[in-house]
Amino acid sequence: MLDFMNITKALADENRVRILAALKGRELCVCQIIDLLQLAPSTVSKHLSILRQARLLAARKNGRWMYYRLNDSSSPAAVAQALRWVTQCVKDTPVIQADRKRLKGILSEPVELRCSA
Amino acid sequence: MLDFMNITKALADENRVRILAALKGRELCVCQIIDLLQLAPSTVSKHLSILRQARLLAARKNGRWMYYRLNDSSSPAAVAQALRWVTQCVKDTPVIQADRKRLKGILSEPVELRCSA
DNA sequence: CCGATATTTCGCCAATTAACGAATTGATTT
DNA sequence: AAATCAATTCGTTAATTGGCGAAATATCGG
Repeated sequence: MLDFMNITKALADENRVRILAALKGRELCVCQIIDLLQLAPSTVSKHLSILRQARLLAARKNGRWMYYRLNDSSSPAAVAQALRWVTQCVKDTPVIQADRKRLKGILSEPVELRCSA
Repeated sequence: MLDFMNITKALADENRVRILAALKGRELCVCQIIDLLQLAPSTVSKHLSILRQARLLAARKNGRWMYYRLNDSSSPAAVAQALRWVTQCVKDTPVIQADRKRLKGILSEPVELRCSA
């Protein structure tokens, strides 16, 4: 039950849901997520750590950059189902559509100014 | 998105999840839920109204009693999926198992002392 | 109508949480 | 080694939330 409540609490914040939606099908670096949400780095980092603690996200470090992704495979069933549910439910909402558009811009910025995978 | 966040916020409380699990497959009266959770009536009523606002529950009034049930059919897809996800995830946790046992006692109390459907 | 009972609404308090900036950690570059 | 940069941790503050009891609402039985 504790594990499950960690998931539901993690999902109970709009910015965290936006992070999950943005990570659907790709990996992002923290600075890109900061750019997307327009929140202080420390705030975004906290959100990411909550999502990670809930096992909704997995992370990988590359140099000074941290890349986060949905914990799609090999995750507990509760997690996999939650991710499917969330991403599917919100994908057509205005907020997430706007994020998708904004992300396009972020991802197409010149590599030399950005963390390159 | 607002609708969706209402659902996730509603799910982000253990007592509310316990209510959903207890309502799986049956209808319950508020007084039975109060008895199950051992919380003040006003507290339980607030939880029920949050779950109802999220459309996770439907209600029916019979005399002075209010009966709540999962909003299984004819509910938005996001709701139906949430209910399946939640009830399935928690059904084997100790908390919910204990609730199931306790509910058996509550439901078998003599009808003359209880709200009878 | 009056008192009793079930539920909800309201106002309050304690606990939790989202946000920030400052300080810290870890890794790269010079 | 020092400076730099990405990310995290920490401490604080404002806002939200869960809990309760008291009062209000609604229904029933006498």
